[in-house]
Amino acid sequence: MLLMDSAACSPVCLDLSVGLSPSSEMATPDRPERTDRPCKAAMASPMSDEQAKTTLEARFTQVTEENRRLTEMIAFLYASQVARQSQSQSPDGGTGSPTPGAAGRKRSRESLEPPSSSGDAHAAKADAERALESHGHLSDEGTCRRIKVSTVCTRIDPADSTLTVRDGYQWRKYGQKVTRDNPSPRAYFRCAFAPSCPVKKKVQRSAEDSSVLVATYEGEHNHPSPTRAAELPGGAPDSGSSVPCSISINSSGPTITLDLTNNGAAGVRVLEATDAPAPDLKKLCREVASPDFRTALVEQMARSLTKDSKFTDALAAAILRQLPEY
DNA sequence: CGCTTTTGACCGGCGC
DNA sequence: GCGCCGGTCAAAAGCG
Repeated sequence: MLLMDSAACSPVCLDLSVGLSPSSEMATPDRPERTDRPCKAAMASPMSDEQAKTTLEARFTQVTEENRRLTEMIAFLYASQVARQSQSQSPDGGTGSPTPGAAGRKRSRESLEPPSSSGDAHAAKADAERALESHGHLSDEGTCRRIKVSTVCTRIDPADSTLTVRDGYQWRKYGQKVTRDNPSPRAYFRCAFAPSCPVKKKVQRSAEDSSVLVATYEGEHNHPSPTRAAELPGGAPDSGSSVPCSISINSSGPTITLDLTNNGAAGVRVLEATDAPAPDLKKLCREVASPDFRTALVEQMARSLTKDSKFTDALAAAILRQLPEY
């Protein structure tokens, strides 16, 4: 896949998880003291800080989902940029037609694996994927080329027997199985929006709590969310219904301002990238994926979030809800 | 009538 | 080698 093989550490691996992930960056010992960091956002006016607090609390449950969508959107932007740059090269850009059934039953698994996978690598991959099941997502650069696996837990009406998770994508169900460790059936879905999209989703009720739906996503979409596609590059302005929440980073270089106000949409827009007159997306993506950006982003959000006791209570409750899954 | 969902069969990996 | 199990296929059924 073009996306995965391109350049140094594709932004596909960007992890902007806020607050939930016990990210290693958060515990990095050599990290400068938060209050000393020259982060633009930290110097925002008291007014915007207050706004950010209330907004962040209300929107916290959306952030994890937004994180995933953001990653996908950046991947899409990056892929588009790369595609434009290499337009004169092979127009194929993929592994050919993965039409179901065209290549027999062996097709699916191979098509999702990195092209370089070998026998030994396969075993290692299996181990890594098992580990990922418990971690929820890939966490470092060394796994850039592996299948991204993420788990999303959704609370639903226990009486609702449909295994559907509204995530903005179109899914085609291709199977259902009763698994050994869970009395409720597991449904298998493929992304139905783009025929070439390799993403699969497994949905199953939690064995411990039937009101919790566990959706496991494998792979990454090679297209934007169909419900947000129109809002992508140069698209219509956002709904404007939310309070502005911008995060800036000035990491010894260009200043990038991201708009996180898209109200649950794929939601981050680059408002400005000073010192970068032309919107060089590749450079921008690299900047966004940089450790400095991630650190500053986490710090900025953590600073705002942790000031609010109501938020920390809600966070603790949210974490507790996740625990039975692990 | 075409698309989607259901469901039993099949396949391959893995442990014993 | 055998059986178990998760994942996938594909024909049939359902639905708009």
